[in-house]
Amino acid sequence: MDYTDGYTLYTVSVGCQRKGGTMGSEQTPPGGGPSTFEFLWREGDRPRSSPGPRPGLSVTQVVMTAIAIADADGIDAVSMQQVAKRLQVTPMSLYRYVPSKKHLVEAMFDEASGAPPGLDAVPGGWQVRVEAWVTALWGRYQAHPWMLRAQVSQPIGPHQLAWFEALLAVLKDIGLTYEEMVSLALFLTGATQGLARISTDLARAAGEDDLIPFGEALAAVAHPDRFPTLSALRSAGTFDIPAGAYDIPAGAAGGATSTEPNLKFGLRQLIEGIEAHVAARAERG
Amino acid sequence: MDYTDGYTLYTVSVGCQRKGGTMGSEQTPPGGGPSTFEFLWREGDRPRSSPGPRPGLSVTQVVMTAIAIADADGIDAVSMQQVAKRLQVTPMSLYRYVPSKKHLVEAMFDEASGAPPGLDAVPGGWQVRVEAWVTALWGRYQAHPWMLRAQVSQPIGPHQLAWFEALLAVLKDIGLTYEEMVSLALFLTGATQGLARISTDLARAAGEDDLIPFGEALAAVAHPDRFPTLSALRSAGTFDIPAGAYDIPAGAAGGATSTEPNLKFGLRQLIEGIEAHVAARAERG
DNA sequence: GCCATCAGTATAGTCCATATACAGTTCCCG
DNA sequence: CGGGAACTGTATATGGACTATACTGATGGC
Repeated sequence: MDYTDGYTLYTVSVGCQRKGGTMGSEQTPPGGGPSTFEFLWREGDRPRSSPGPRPGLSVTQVVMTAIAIADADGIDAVSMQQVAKRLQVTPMSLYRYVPSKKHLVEAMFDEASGAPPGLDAVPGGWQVRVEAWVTALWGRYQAHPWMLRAQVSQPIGPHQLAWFEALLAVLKDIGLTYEEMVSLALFLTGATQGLARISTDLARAAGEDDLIPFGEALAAVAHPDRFPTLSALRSAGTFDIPAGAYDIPAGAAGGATSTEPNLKFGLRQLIEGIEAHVAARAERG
Repeated sequence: MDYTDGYTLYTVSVGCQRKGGTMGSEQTPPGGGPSTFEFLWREGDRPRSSPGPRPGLSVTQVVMTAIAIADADGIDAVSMQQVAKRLQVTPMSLYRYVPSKKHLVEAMFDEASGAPPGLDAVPGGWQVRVEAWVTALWGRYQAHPWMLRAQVSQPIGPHQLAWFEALLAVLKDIGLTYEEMVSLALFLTGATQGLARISTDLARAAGEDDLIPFGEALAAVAHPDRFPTLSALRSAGTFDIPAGAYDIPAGAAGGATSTEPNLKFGLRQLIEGIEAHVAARAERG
């Protein structure tokens, strides 16, 4: 169910730009276009054989190009003009495919999320599967760090729901209530994303020149009186960058990225807690 | 150590705008101004009795005004022009106090973080203190939801370090290694922030008109074949909004906000896992 | 062959961040 | 006490962003 369409045009299913300019203005939809949700779930090609010239691009092409720019130069480098330039069209023509930049960014996020890993084949218990899921998500963020800075309003795209589904499926029969399953799934998603964000920030600080590595910053201001614990940890070298632990793999091909140690530790303890929780419940009844 | 200064001017300590226009351009600092770090740790008033008119504003005033705008209308509403308008000055005059909008946003984030809670007074073990810390941080995010969307590059402001210190102090003597302490602290920070982000997104979707509530979105697309678990949960009503669970408290005074159930569940299991971890280690020797 | 439909474009409006130059104010120092 | 250095706030201008609007052609059904 990948969007490998050649001519998927959201305009057909939901309508985008106002038609002729001679029409009254009461035709504008209230929200200024389709909702993000409608756009992300847009479907189907334009019915073959309708009047007018064939479109030269596709939604997917626009989204992919934007992703390529974000991968290379960050989310801030993604502008309608940049995307248009890469596609050799004028900026305005993009609006034939994408209702607004906001919609584009949401589509970028969903598209970059990709398909979740197939976890049925993973040998071992649910614990291993959960870890595999988290690691895979972590990998997506490593491959597309801009995802952690993009402004997305809701996780309701097809790929995002597929990730959610995959995790819930793993958690389904381990002895949790429905509410607990959802809580845990949200927690895991949030924790992975939140920690990924922090980690890439720390990594960027260690690499870019106009930022300052965390340990260095601490050395400058972490006075033992005001920050005793931080001071102690810094003195012990805990914040010295552990040689590549914070590496961001170059390019977008970071498939097999190892889970970052900070994530792994918290995740292990969390899983252990869940194990105890369900074991206790099983015992009680 | 709160920035209640009346005339704190970062220009004194680090220099900001180029001086006269007649000078050569080789004076521009490489990064285009002071680093975020230097700016956040700017200190001290301008030495009393220096030539030139007294400044009419202060850094803190500018930052607070920006925060007020963000609280009211979101981070996107914060522009130099808006801030200037509120302060009844021209946009350019803000640059006497703030090197760039980026710096302003970072300062907003640190300022809005506020001081961490005093945890020494909290009765109970480290578990209770950790929960209190997380709840307090959660409260900050509820009070200033824009913090979850603001682009901050590094957690190195004074307040942010204070929060980090407070958490590490709690974790200091419970039987973890230094590396584990840091991992756990980062994990907790990331998890809280990540889940807060997701939760406010879900809450916003339930409230704003141009967004669609999660349950509704699911109902539209979650076919049992493609999303079996999601479907089942939805049918069971698990995604029906549990009456106010996702409320965002109005205004910025959300001090005593209750921790959101999704967060609490994950946190409890995590803490339990840590307990087991340190207990096992203690037993081994 | 008419014409509704549609793709791509050109233009322009509005907002944004900010570089640059300048006018007016204040205090130090001679 | 007066000149000059330092400093604040402003005016102006540049370049970029998103996108509304109106247009030019191209296409295919009737």
